[in-house]
Amino acid sequence: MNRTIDYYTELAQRGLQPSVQRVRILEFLHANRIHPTAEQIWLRLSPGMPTLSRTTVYNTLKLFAEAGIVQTLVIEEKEMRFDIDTSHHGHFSCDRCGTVFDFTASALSGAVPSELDGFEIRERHLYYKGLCRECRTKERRKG
Amino acid sequence: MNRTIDYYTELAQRGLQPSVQRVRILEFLHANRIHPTAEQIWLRLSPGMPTLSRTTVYNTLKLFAEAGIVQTLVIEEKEMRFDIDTSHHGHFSCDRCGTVFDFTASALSGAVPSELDGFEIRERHLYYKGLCRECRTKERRKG
DNA sequence: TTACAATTCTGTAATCATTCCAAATTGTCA
DNA sequence: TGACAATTTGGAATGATTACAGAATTGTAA
Repeated sequence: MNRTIDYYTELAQRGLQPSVQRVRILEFLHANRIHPTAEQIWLRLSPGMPTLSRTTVYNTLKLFAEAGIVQTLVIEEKEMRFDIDTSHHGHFSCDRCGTVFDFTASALSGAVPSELDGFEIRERHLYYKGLCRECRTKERRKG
Repeated sequence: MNRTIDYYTELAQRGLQPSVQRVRILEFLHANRIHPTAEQIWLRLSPGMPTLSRTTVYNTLKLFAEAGIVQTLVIEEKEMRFDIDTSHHGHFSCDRCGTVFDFTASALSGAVPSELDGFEIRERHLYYKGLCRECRTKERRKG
């Protein structure tokens, strides 16, 4: 199975020109389900593509978001994260290590409250914040 | 009823020194339930307090958040919003006019999925995005 | 293949919310 | 009042993201 071809055609099917940069970024998102930031993607790809520009990563991610290939996560202030899994699910962000975890969230698929009658809902997000299991243990050891 | 005194004591009770700046900012948050940004607060208060510094607004809001007086909302990229209502409720952000609406969200009070067993949950947020009623109507008129 | 147009990419400069920091001010309490 | 601590101020720094204009690449048609 040639994954590069897979992503190449995935882009073509969405009407996006499958440039080398776009394929690589899409490939990275599929292979690294860590809800990466643009910077993280750039850091990991640039060693193998020395001319890759940060701007290209940003542009490509915006393009992917508009095409519905990724969903954008605004959990922490400052940096935006990107999730190749566009299905309805919740996100837990650890305040200590920064890792973002997925969890199932039926609430996101349910009915919309009547207070929002007449509203057009385009995105639904459920975010939790706190300490992940590992960091919680570490915190306890310290104090 | 003297509101200034109310907020003065509210701060004192939380162990925060009730400086003029802090009381005014707290007062503003109670009177203007618009989930304002730090900049909005500064813009509205500075005419009456010419020496008020943006930094003070930021510092005070951080202080309030740590004291549990406000909750911080990270809905849009870039700017953070502050909500004096710390009860569990959802937020709808209009992509067009930027207004943030409240809605009741029982999902935020329910059980935590077993995937997060062992996690310490400090915050829960439910965010919807799209077009509010008014902006939806306007969009339709245009085409 | 060649040539031209359109698209994409690149890298630097700008933007803008937020934070840093050191000096000035204000508050507290003996 | 005096002295120390807490708070405020404003200008400089930070850092993610965007703007922009030129360079490179790709697509198309002869």
